[in-house]
Amino acid sequence: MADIEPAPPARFDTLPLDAKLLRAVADSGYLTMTPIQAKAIPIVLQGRDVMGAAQTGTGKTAAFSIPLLQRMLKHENPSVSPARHPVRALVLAPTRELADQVADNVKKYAKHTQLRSVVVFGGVDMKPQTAALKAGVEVLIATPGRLLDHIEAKNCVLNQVEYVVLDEADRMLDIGFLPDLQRILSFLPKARQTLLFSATFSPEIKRLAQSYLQDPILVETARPNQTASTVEQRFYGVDDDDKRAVIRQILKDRAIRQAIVFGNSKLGVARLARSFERDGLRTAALHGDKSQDERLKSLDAFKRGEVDLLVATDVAARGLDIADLPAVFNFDVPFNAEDYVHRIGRTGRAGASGLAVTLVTKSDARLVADIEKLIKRKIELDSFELDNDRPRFERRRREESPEREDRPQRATSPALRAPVASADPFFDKPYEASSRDEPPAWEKAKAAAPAAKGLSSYIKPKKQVAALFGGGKKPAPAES
DNA sequence: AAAAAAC
Repeated sequence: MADIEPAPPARFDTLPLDAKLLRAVADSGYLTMTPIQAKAIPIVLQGRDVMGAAQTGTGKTAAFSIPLLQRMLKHENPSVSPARHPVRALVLAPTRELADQVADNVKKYAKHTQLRSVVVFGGVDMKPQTAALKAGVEVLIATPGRLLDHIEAKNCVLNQVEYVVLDEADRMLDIGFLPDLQRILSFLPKARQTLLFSATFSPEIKRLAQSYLQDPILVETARPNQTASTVEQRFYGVDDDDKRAVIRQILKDRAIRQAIVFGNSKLGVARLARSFERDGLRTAALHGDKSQDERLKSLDAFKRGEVDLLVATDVAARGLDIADLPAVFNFDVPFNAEDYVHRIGRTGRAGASGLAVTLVTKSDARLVADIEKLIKRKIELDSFELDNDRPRFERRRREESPEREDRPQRATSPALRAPVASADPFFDKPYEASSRDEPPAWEKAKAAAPAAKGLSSYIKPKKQVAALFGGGKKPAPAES
Protein backbone atom coordinates (compact mmCIF):
# COMPACT_ATOMS: atom_id res chain seq x y z
CA MET A 1 0.00 0.00 0.00
CA ALA A 2 1.52 3.26 -1.04
CA ASP A 3 0.36 6.78 -1.08
CA ILE A 4 1.58 9.28 -3.63
CA GLU A 5 2.86 12.84 -3.43
CA PRO A 6 0.78 15.74 -4.69
CA ALA A 7 1.42 16.34 -8.36
CA PRO A 8 1.77 19.85 -9.78
CA PRO A 9 -1.04 21.09 -12.03
CA ALA A 10 -0.64 19.49 -15.42
CA ARG A 11 -2.23 19.57 -18.81
CA PHE A 12 -4.10 16.59 -20.21
CA ASP A 13 -1.84 16.63 -23.25
CA THR A 14 1.15 15.73 -21.08
CA LEU A 15 -0.44 12.34 -20.44
CA PRO A 16 0.43 9.31 -22.55
CA LEU A 17 -3.05 9.17 -24.05
CA ASP A 18 -4.21 8.11 -27.49
CA ALA A 19 -4.72 11.07 -29.83
CA LYS A 20 -8.40 10.14 -30.13
CA LEU A 21 -8.89 10.60 -26.41
CA LEU A 22 -6.85 13.80 -26.27
CA ARG A 23 -8.96 15.19 -29.06
CA ALA A 24 -12.18 14.35 -27.18
CA VAL A 25 -10.82 15.97 -24.01
CA ALA A 26 -9.90 19.08 -25.98
CA ASP A 27 -13.36 19.08 -27.59
CA SER A 28 -14.83 19.16 -24.09
CA GLY A 29 -12.90 22.33 -23.39
CA TYR A 30 -10.67 20.84 -20.72
CA LEU A 31 -7.02 21.85 -20.69
CA THR A 32 -5.60 21.15 -17.25
CA MET A 33 -6.37 18.36 -14.87
CA THR A 34 -7.99 18.73 -11.48
CA PRO A 35 -5.95 17.34 -8.56
CA ILE A 36 -7.87 14.05 -8.43
CA GLN A 37 -7.40 13.61 -12.17
CA ALA A 38 -3.68 14.40 -12.03
CA LYS A 39 -3.19 11.89 -9.24
CA ALA A 40 -5.53 9.11 -10.27
CA ILE A 41 -5.12 8.93 -14.04
CA PRO A 42 -1.46 7.78 -14.04
CA ILE A 43 -2.24 5.14 -11.40
CA VAL A 44 -5.23 3.81 -13.34
CA LEU A 45 -3.08 3.75 -16.49
CA GLN A 46 -0.63 1.50 -14.63
CA GLY A 47 -3.43 -0.97 -14.14
CA ARG A 48 -3.58 -0.63 -10.37
CA ASP A 49 -6.70 -0.89 -8.23
CA VAL A 50 -7.62 2.53 -6.87
CA MET A 51 -9.70 3.93 -4.08
CA GLY A 52 -10.19 7.55 -5.03
CA ALA A 53 -11.49 10.18 -2.63
CA ALA A 54 -11.91 13.76 -3.73
CA GLN A 55 -14.29 16.58 -2.97
CA THR A 56 -17.56 16.87 -4.82
CA GLY A 57 -17.46 18.60 -8.18
CA THR A 58 -13.78 17.99 -8.92
CA GLY A 59 -14.05 15.70 -11.91
CA LYS A 60 -14.00 12.14 -10.60
CA THR A 61 -15.88 10.78 -13.61
CA ALA A 62 -13.16 11.90 -16.01
CA ALA A 63 -10.55 10.66 -13.55
CA PHE A 64 -11.64 7.07 -14.11
CA SER A 65 -13.26 7.06 -17.54
CA ILE A 66 -10.40 8.62 -19.53
CA PRO A 67 -7.67 6.23 -18.32
CA LEU A 68 -9.99 3.23 -18.60
CA LEU A 69 -10.74 4.05 -22.23
CA GLN A 70 -7.01 4.41 -22.80
CA ARG A 71 -6.35 0.97 -21.34
CA MET A 72 -9.10 -0.53 -23.44
CA LEU A 73 -7.56 0.98 -26.56
CA LYS A 74 -4.03 -0.16 -25.75
CA HIS A 75 -4.56 -3.47 -24.05
CA GLU A 76 -6.68 -5.64 -26.25
CA ASN A 77 -7.56 -8.83 -24.49
CA PRO A 78 -5.99 -11.46 -26.81
CA SER A 79 -8.11 -14.31 -25.48
CA VAL A 80 -11.26 -12.72 -26.86
CA SER A 81 -12.32 -12.75 -30.46
CA PRO A 82 -12.96 -9.15 -31.49
CA ALA A 83 -16.05 -10.27 -33.31
CA ARG A 84 -17.76 -11.19 -30.04
CA HIS A 85 -17.53 -7.72 -28.51
CA PRO A 86 -17.80 -8.76 -24.88
CA VAL A 87 -18.36 -6.17 -22.15
CA ARG A 88 -14.85 -5.16 -21.06
CA ALA A 89 -15.65 -2.38 -18.60
CA LEU A 90 -18.53 -2.13 -16.14
CA VAL A 91 -19.45 1.07 -14.28
CA LEU A 92 -22.05 0.88 -11.50
CA ALA A 93 -23.89 3.87 -10.04
CA PRO A 94 -26.50 4.16 -7.28
CA THR A 95 -29.19 6.15 -9.13
CA ARG A 96 -30.58 6.08 -12.65
CA GLU A 97 -29.92 9.75 -13.28
CA LEU A 98 -26.30 9.39 -12.20
CA ALA A 99 -25.80 6.32 -14.38
CA ASP A 100 -27.21 8.31 -17.29
CA GLN A 101 -24.86 11.20 -16.60
CA VAL A 102 -21.80 8.95 -16.31
CA ALA A 103 -22.79 7.33 -19.60
CA ASP A 104 -22.96 10.75 -21.26
CA ASN A 105 -19.42 11.45 -20.07
CA VAL A 106 -18.07 8.10 -21.24
CA LYS A 107 -19.66 8.65 -24.65
CA LYS A 108 -18.13 12.12 -24.83
CA TYR A 109 -14.60 10.85 -24.15
CA ALA A 110 -15.01 7.79 -26.40
CA LYS A 111 -16.57 9.59 -29.33
CA HIS A 112 -13.53 9.41 -31.62
CA THR A 113 -12.83 5.75 -30.79
CA GLN A 114 -14.48 2.51 -31.89
CA LEU A 115 -15.42 1.73 -28.28
CA ARG A 116 -19.15 1.54 -27.77
CA SER A 117 -21.01 2.10 -24.52
CA VAL A 118 -24.56 1.71 -23.31
CA VAL A 119 -26.37 2.60 -20.11
CA VAL A 120 -29.01 0.36 -18.56
CA PHE A 121 -31.27 1.29 -15.65
CA GLY A 122 -34.76 0.52 -14.42
CA GLY A 123 -38.02 2.34 -14.96
CA VAL A 124 -37.72 2.34 -18.73
CA ASP A 125 -38.37 -0.19 -21.47
CA MET A 126 -35.87 -3.05 -21.47
CA LYS A 127 -36.07 -3.69 -25.21
CA PRO A 128 -33.81 -0.91 -26.51
CA GLN A 129 -31.28 -1.77 -23.81
CA THR A 130 -31.43 -5.43 -24.77
CA ALA A 131 -30.94 -4.62 -28.43
CA ALA A 132 -27.89 -2.48 -27.66
CA LEU A 133 -26.40 -5.16 -25.43
CA LYS A 134 -26.90 -7.85 -28.03
CA ALA A 135 -25.32 -5.69 -30.70
CA GLY A 136 -22.24 -5.61 -28.48
CA VAL A 137 -20.75 -2.94 -26.23
CA GLU A 138 -17.33 -2.59 -24.65
CA VAL A 139 -18.42 -0.28 -21.82
CA LEU A 140 -21.56 -0.95 -19.79
CA ILE A 141 -22.86 1.64 -17.34
CA ALA A 142 -25.67 0.42 -15.07
CA THR A 143 -27.70 0.59 -11.93
CA PRO A 144 -27.65 -2.73 -10.05
CA GLY A 145 -31.25 -3.93 -10.29
CA ARG A 146 -31.69 -3.60 -14.03
CA LEU A 147 -28.24 -5.03 -14.68
CA LEU A 148 -29.20 -8.17 -12.76
CA ASP A 149 -32.34 -8.38 -14.89
CA HIS A 150 -30.25 -8.31 -18.04
CA ILE A 151 -27.82 -10.86 -16.65
CA GLU A 152 -30.63 -13.24 -15.78
CA ALA A 153 -32.22 -12.71 -19.18
CA LYS A 154 -28.81 -13.56 -20.66
CA ASN A 155 -28.77 -10.27 -22.52
CA CYS A 156 -25.18 -9.69 -21.51
CA VAL A 157 -22.24 -11.79 -20.43
CA LEU A 158 -19.85 -10.34 -17.92
CA ASN A 159 -17.23 -13.08 -17.76
CA GLN A 160 -14.80 -11.05 -19.87
CA VAL A 161 -14.97 -7.87 -17.81
CA GLU A 162 -11.51 -6.44 -17.24
CA TYR A 163 -12.42 -3.18 -15.49
CA VAL A 164 -15.00 -2.38 -12.82
CA VAL A 165 -15.83 1.04 -11.41
CA LEU A 166 -18.05 1.71 -8.42
CA ASP A 167 -19.11 5.33 -8.65
CA GLU A 168 -20.26 6.72 -5.29
CA ALA A 169 -18.53 3.63 -3.96
CA ASP A 170 -19.46 4.09 -0.32
CA ARG A 171 -23.14 4.11 -1.27
CA MET A 172 -22.72 1.04 -3.48
CA LEU A 173 -21.12 -0.79 -0.56
CA ASP A 174 -23.78 0.15 1.96
CA ILE A 175 -26.30 -2.27 3.30
CA GLY A 176 -29.04 -1.40 0.83
CA PHE A 177 -26.94 -2.11 -2.24
CA LEU A 178 -24.47 -4.71 -1.06
CA PRO A 179 -26.46 -7.89 -1.83
CA ASP A 180 -27.08 -6.83 -5.45
CA LEU A 181 -23.51 -5.67 -5.77
CA GLN A 182 -22.08 -8.94 -4.49
CA ARG A 183 -24.27 -10.89 -6.86
CA ILE A 184 -23.12 -8.79 -9.82
CA LEU A 185 -19.47 -9.13 -8.83
CA SER A 186 -19.92 -12.91 -8.62
CA PHE A 187 -20.38 -12.96 -12.40
CA LEU A 188 -17.09 -11.15 -13.04
CA PRO A 189 -13.60 -12.61 -13.39
CA LYS A 190 -11.49 -12.38 -10.26
CA ALA A 191 -8.58 -11.00 -12.25
CA ARG A 192 -9.61 -7.48 -13.08
CA GLN A 193 -8.90 -3.86 -12.29
CA THR A 194 -11.30 -2.34 -9.76
CA LEU A 195 -11.77 1.36 -9.10
CA LEU A 196 -13.76 2.89 -6.22
CA PHE A 197 -14.57 6.59 -6.26
CA SER A 198 -16.48 8.82 -3.87
CA ALA A 199 -16.34 12.09 -1.97
CA THR A 200 -17.10 10.30 1.26
CA PHE A 201 -15.52 7.19 2.76
CA SER A 202 -16.15 6.23 6.36
CA PRO A 203 -13.45 4.15 8.10
CA GLU A 204 -15.88 1.22 8.11
CA ILE A 205 -16.46 1.41 4.37
CA LYS A 206 -12.74 1.80 3.72
CA ARG A 207 -12.18 -1.44 5.59
CA LEU A 208 -15.00 -3.23 3.81
CA ALA A 209 -13.72 -2.04 0.45
CA GLN A 210 -10.45 -3.87 1.03
CA SER A 211 -12.10 -7.18 0.27
CA TYR A 212 -13.07 -5.92 -3.20
CA LEU A 213 -9.66 -4.53 -4.14
CA GLN A 214 -6.26 -6.07 -4.86
CA ASP A 215 -3.23 -4.23 -3.55
CA PRO A 216 -4.98 -0.90 -4.03
CA ILE A 217 -3.55 2.58 -4.04
CA LEU A 218 -5.39 5.23 -2.10
CA VAL A 219 -5.66 8.43 -4.06
CA GLU A 220 -7.04 11.32 -2.11
CA THR A 221 -6.72 15.00 -2.78
CA ALA A 222 -8.17 16.31 0.44
CA ARG A 223 -9.37 14.82 3.65
CA PRO A 224 -12.30 12.68 2.62
CA ASN A 225 -15.75 13.89 3.68
CA GLN A 226 -14.64 17.46 3.23
CA THR A 227 -16.98 20.02 1.72
CA ALA A 228 -15.83 22.39 -1.00
CA SER A 229 -14.37 25.57 0.46
CA THR A 230 -16.25 27.63 -2.12
CA VAL A 231 -19.58 26.74 -0.54
CA GLU A 232 -20.92 29.12 2.11
CA GLN A 233 -22.67 26.95 4.68
CA ARG A 234 -25.47 28.35 6.85
CA PHE A 235 -27.50 26.62 9.53
CA TYR A 236 -30.66 28.32 10.78
CA GLY A 237 -32.63 27.27 13.81
CA VAL A 238 -36.26 27.49 12.71
CA ASP A 239 -39.76 26.25 13.50
CA ASP A 240 -41.21 23.67 11.14
CA ASP A 241 -44.00 26.05 10.16
CA ASP A 242 -41.56 28.74 9.07
CA LYS A 243 -39.33 26.64 6.84
CA ARG A 244 -40.97 27.47 3.53
CA ALA A 245 -41.15 31.18 4.32
CA VAL A 246 -37.47 31.19 5.28
CA ILE A 247 -36.50 29.59 1.99
CA ARG A 248 -38.63 32.02 -0.01
CA GLN A 249 -37.13 34.98 1.81
CA ILE A 250 -33.54 33.84 1.28
CA LEU A 251 -34.26 33.28 -2.40
CA LYS A 252 -35.57 36.83 -2.62
CA ASP A 253 -32.99 38.56 -0.40
CA ARG A 254 -30.06 36.99 -2.15
CA ALA A 255 -31.66 37.11 -5.59
CA ILE A 256 -30.97 33.40 -6.05
CA ARG A 257 -31.68 32.31 -9.58
CA GLN A 258 -32.01 28.58 -9.00
CA ALA A 259 -31.79 26.10 -6.15
CA ILE A 260 -32.31 22.50 -5.16
CA VAL A 261 -34.40 21.96 -2.04
CA PHE A 262 -33.76 18.60 -0.40
CA GLY A 263 -36.32 16.81 1.73
CA ASN A 264 -36.09 13.47 3.52
CA SER A 265 -39.22 11.75 2.28
CA LYS A 266 -40.90 11.28 -1.08
CA LEU A 267 -44.28 12.41 0.23
CA GLY A 268 -42.82 15.46 1.94
CA VAL A 269 -40.99 16.41 -1.23
CA ALA A 270 -44.13 16.04 -3.35
CA ARG A 271 -46.10 18.26 -0.98
CA LEU A 272 -43.34 20.82 -0.68
CA ALA A 273 -43.05 21.08 -4.44
CA ARG A 274 -46.78 21.74 -4.74
CA SER A 275 -46.54 24.40 -2.05
CA PHE A 276 -43.72 26.28 -3.80
CA GLU A 277 -45.63 25.96 -7.05
CA ARG A 278 -48.64 27.64 -5.39
CA ASP A 279 -46.32 30.41 -4.26
CA GLY A 280 -45.62 31.15 -7.88
CA LEU A 281 -42.16 29.61 -8.09
CA ARG A 282 -41.47 27.47 -11.12
CA THR A 283 -40.93 24.15 -9.43
CA ALA A 284 -40.16 20.56 -10.41
CA ALA A 285 -40.10 17.53 -8.12
CA LEU A 286 -37.65 14.62 -8.28
CA HIS A 287 -38.19 11.50 -6.19
CA GLY A 288 -38.60 7.77 -6.48
CA ASP A 289 -42.40 7.75 -6.60
CA LYS A 290 -42.37 9.55 -9.92
CA SER A 291 -42.17 7.70 -13.20
CA GLN A 292 -38.75 7.63 -14.81
CA ASP A 293 -40.11 9.76 -17.59
CA GLU A 294 -41.18 12.42 -15.09
CA ARG A 295 -37.85 12.17 -13.26
CA LEU A 296 -35.85 12.78 -16.39
CA LYS A 297 -38.18 15.61 -17.42
CA SER A 298 -37.85 17.33 -14.03
CA LEU A 299 -34.07 17.14 -14.07
CA ASP A 300 -33.90 18.25 -17.67
CA ALA A 301 -36.18 21.23 -17.13
CA PHE A 302 -34.07 22.25 -14.14
CA LYS A 303 -30.81 21.92 -16.04
CA ARG A 304 -32.19 24.00 -18.88
CA GLY A 305 -33.28 26.72 -16.44
CA GLU A 306 -36.97 26.28 -17.17
CA VAL A 307 -37.71 25.82 -13.49
CA ASP A 308 -36.33 27.75 -10.52
CA LEU A 309 -36.60 25.11 -7.83
CA LEU A 310 -35.91 21.41 -7.92
CA VAL A 311 -37.44 19.80 -4.86
CA ALA A 312 -35.84 16.40 -4.40
CA THR A 313 -35.14 13.46 -2.15
CA ASP A 314 -31.65 12.07 -1.80
CA VAL A 315 -32.06 10.52 -5.24
CA ALA A 316 -30.52 13.83 -6.35
CA ALA A 317 -27.96 14.04 -3.55
CA ARG A 318 -25.07 12.32 -5.25
CA GLY A 319 -23.04 12.98 -8.31
CA LEU A 320 -25.46 15.02 -10.39
CA ASP A 321 -23.58 17.74 -12.20
CA ILE A 322 -25.70 20.84 -12.60
CA ALA A 323 -23.64 23.68 -14.01
CA ASP A 324 -23.42 26.85 -11.93
CA LEU A 325 -26.07 25.92 -9.40
CA PRO A 326 -26.06 28.87 -6.98
CA ALA A 327 -27.71 27.31 -3.93
CA VAL A 328 -28.84 24.19 -2.10
CA PHE A 329 -31.38 24.13 0.72
CA ASN A 330 -31.80 21.34 3.21
CA PHE A 331 -35.48 21.67 4.10
CA ASP A 332 -34.85 18.59 6.24
CA VAL A 333 -31.51 17.78 7.83
CA PRO A 334 -30.35 14.58 6.09
CA PHE A 335 -30.40 11.35 8.08
CA ASN A 336 -26.86 10.49 7.05
CA ALA A 337 -24.13 13.03 7.56
CA GLU A 338 -22.44 11.76 4.38
CA ASP A 339 -25.51 12.79 2.42
CA TYR A 340 -25.10 16.33 3.75
CA VAL A 341 -21.67 16.48 2.09
CA HIS A 342 -23.10 15.11 -1.17
CA ARG A 343 -26.21 17.32 -1.17
CA ILE A 344 -24.33 20.58 -0.74
CA GLY A 345 -21.81 19.31 -3.28
CA ARG A 346 -24.39 20.01 -6.00
CA THR A 347 -23.37 23.66 -5.64
CA GLY A 348 -19.89 25.18 -5.65
CA ARG A 349 -18.75 22.79 -8.37
CA ALA A 350 -15.62 23.25 -10.46
CA GLY A 351 -14.44 26.11 -8.28
CA ALA A 352 -17.66 28.13 -8.51
CA SER A 353 -19.14 29.71 -5.39
CA GLY A 354 -22.31 28.39 -3.81
CA LEU A 355 -24.64 28.73 -0.87
CA ALA A 356 -25.84 25.84 1.27
CA VAL A 357 -28.60 26.56 3.78
CA THR A 358 -29.74 23.95 6.28
CA LEU A 359 -32.93 24.46 8.27
CA VAL A 360 -32.66 22.98 11.73
CA THR A 361 -35.43 22.25 14.19
CA LYS A 362 -34.98 21.10 17.75
CA SER A 363 -35.44 17.46 16.90
CA ASP A 364 -32.47 17.67 14.50
CA ALA A 365 -29.79 18.28 17.14
CA ARG A 366 -28.26 14.86 16.86
CA LEU A 367 -28.17 14.93 13.07
CA VAL A 368 -26.43 18.29 13.11
CA ALA A 369 -23.91 17.00 15.62
CA ASP A 370 -23.23 14.08 13.26
CA ILE A 371 -22.57 16.49 10.40
CA GLU A 372 -20.31 18.59 12.58
CA LYS A 373 -18.24 15.55 13.45
CA LEU A 374 -18.05 14.32 9.88
CA ILE A 375 -16.94 17.58 8.30
CA LYS A 376 -14.79 18.41 11.33
CA ARG A 377 -16.04 21.92 11.50
CA LYS A 378 -17.83 23.87 14.16
CA ILE A 379 -21.38 24.61 13.12
CA GLU A 380 -22.81 27.96 14.18
CA LEU A 381 -26.57 27.91 14.41
CA ASP A 382 -28.03 31.26 13.35
CA SER A 383 -31.46 32.60 14.12
CA PHE A 384 -33.55 33.84 11.24
CA GLU A 385 -35.74 36.89 11.27
CA LEU A 386 -38.62 36.71 8.86
CA ASP A 387 -39.58 40.03 7.30
CA ASN A 388 -43.25 39.58 7.94
CA ASP A 389 -43.04 38.14 11.40
CA ARG A 390 -46.61 38.84 12.34
CA PRO A 391 -48.76 36.36 14.22
CA ARG A 392 -48.82 33.08 12.41
CA PHE A 393 -52.54 32.89 11.67
CA GLU A 394 -52.31 36.17 9.82
CA ARG A 395 -49.18 35.18 7.94
CA ARG A 396 -50.93 32.03 6.80
CA ARG A 397 -53.89 34.01 5.60
CA ARG A 398 -51.68 36.41 3.66
CA GLU A 399 -49.73 33.58 2.09
CA GLU A 400 -52.89 32.05 0.81
CA SER A 401 -54.13 35.27 -0.73
CA PRO A 402 -53.25 35.68 -4.41
CA GLU A 403 -52.08 39.29 -4.31
CA ARG A 404 -48.75 39.24 -2.46
CA GLU A 405 -47.11 42.33 -3.96
CA ASP A 406 -48.43 44.58 -1.20
CA ARG A 407 -46.54 42.68 1.45
CA PRO A 408 -44.34 45.06 3.46
CA GLN A 409 -40.69 44.69 2.37
CA ARG A 410 -38.01 45.29 4.96
CA ALA A 411 -34.27 45.57 4.44
CA THR A 412 -32.27 42.37 4.74
CA SER A 413 -31.79 41.39 8.32
CA PRO A 414 -28.17 41.43 9.49
CA ALA A 415 -28.86 37.97 10.88
CA LEU A 416 -28.84 36.77 7.29
CA ARG A 417 -25.28 37.84 6.72
CA ALA A 418 -23.41 37.31 9.94
CA PRO A 419 -23.28 34.24 12.11
CA VAL A 420 -24.75 34.88 15.53
CA ALA A 421 -24.70 32.78 18.64
CA SER A 422 -27.62 30.45 18.99
CA ALA A 423 -30.59 32.09 20.61
CA ASP A 424 -31.57 28.79 22.12
CA PRO A 425 -29.27 27.18 24.69
CA PHE A 426 -30.68 23.84 23.62
CA PHE A 427 -28.51 23.94 20.54
CA ASP A 428 -25.36 24.63 22.51
CA LYS A 429 -25.38 21.26 24.21
CA PRO A 430 -22.20 19.29 23.69
CA TYR A 431 -22.43 16.18 21.57
CA GLU A 432 -21.13 12.68 22.12
CA ALA A 433 -18.01 11.50 20.41
CA SER A 434 -18.76 8.92 17.75
CA SER A 435 -17.02 6.27 15.73
CA ARG A 436 -16.49 8.87 13.03
CA ASP A 437 -13.71 10.37 15.13
CA GLU A 438 -11.46 7.41 14.55
CA PRO A 439 -8.48 8.30 12.38
CA PRO A 440 -8.77 7.01 8.85
CA ALA A 441 -6.11 4.38 9.66
CA TRP A 442 -5.81 3.54 6.02
CA GLU A 443 -2.34 2.08 6.42
CA LYS A 444 -3.52 -0.29 9.09
CA ALA A 445 -6.84 -1.09 7.51
CA LYS A 446 -5.73 -3.93 5.30
CA ALA A 447 -4.01 -5.87 8.06
CA ALA A 448 -6.84 -5.18 10.45
CA ALA A 449 -9.60 -6.34 8.14
CA PRO A 450 -9.15 -9.78 6.65
CA ALA A 451 -12.33 -10.51 4.73
CA ALA A 452 -15.81 -9.11 5.12
CA LYS A 453 -17.36 -10.97 8.04
CA GLY A 454 -20.93 -10.34 7.17
CA LEU A 455 -22.97 -7.24 7.19
CA SER A 456 -23.04 -6.54 10.91
CA SER A 457 -19.29 -6.03 11.04
CA TYR A 458 -19.47 -2.58 9.49
CA ILE A 459 -22.77 -1.23 10.67
CA LYS A 460 -22.21 1.93 12.62
CA PRO A 461 -22.71 1.56 16.35
CA LYS A 462 -25.65 3.48 17.78
CA LYS A 463 -24.64 6.60 19.52
CA GLN A 464 -25.78 7.74 22.91
CA VAL A 465 -28.65 9.95 22.00
CA ALA A 466 -29.79 10.78 25.51
CA ALA A 467 -26.87 13.09 26.24
CA LEU A 468 -27.70 15.17 23.19
CA PHE A 469 -31.21 15.75 24.34
CA GLY A 470 -30.34 17.08 27.74
CA GLY A 471 -30.38 13.73 29.52
CA GLY A 472 -33.84 12.73 28.46
CA LYS A 473 -35.39 16.14 28.92
CA LYS A 474 -37.40 15.56 25.78
CA PRO A 475 -40.17 13.01 26.25
CA ALA A 476 -39.73 9.97 24.05
CA PRO A 477 -42.40 9.66 21.36
CA ALA A 478 -44.68 6.72 21.98
CA GLU A 479 -43.98 4.98 18.67
CA SER A 480 -40.22 4.96 19.14
C1' DA B 1 -37.15 8.57 11.61
C1' DA B 2 -35.83 7.49 4.72
C1' DA B 3 -34.25 6.74 0.06
C1' DA B 4 -32.36 4.16 -3.49
C1' DA B 5 -32.26 0.02 -6.71
C1' DA B 6 -36.12 -4.77 -10.77
C1' DC B 7 -40.51 -6.63 -12.66
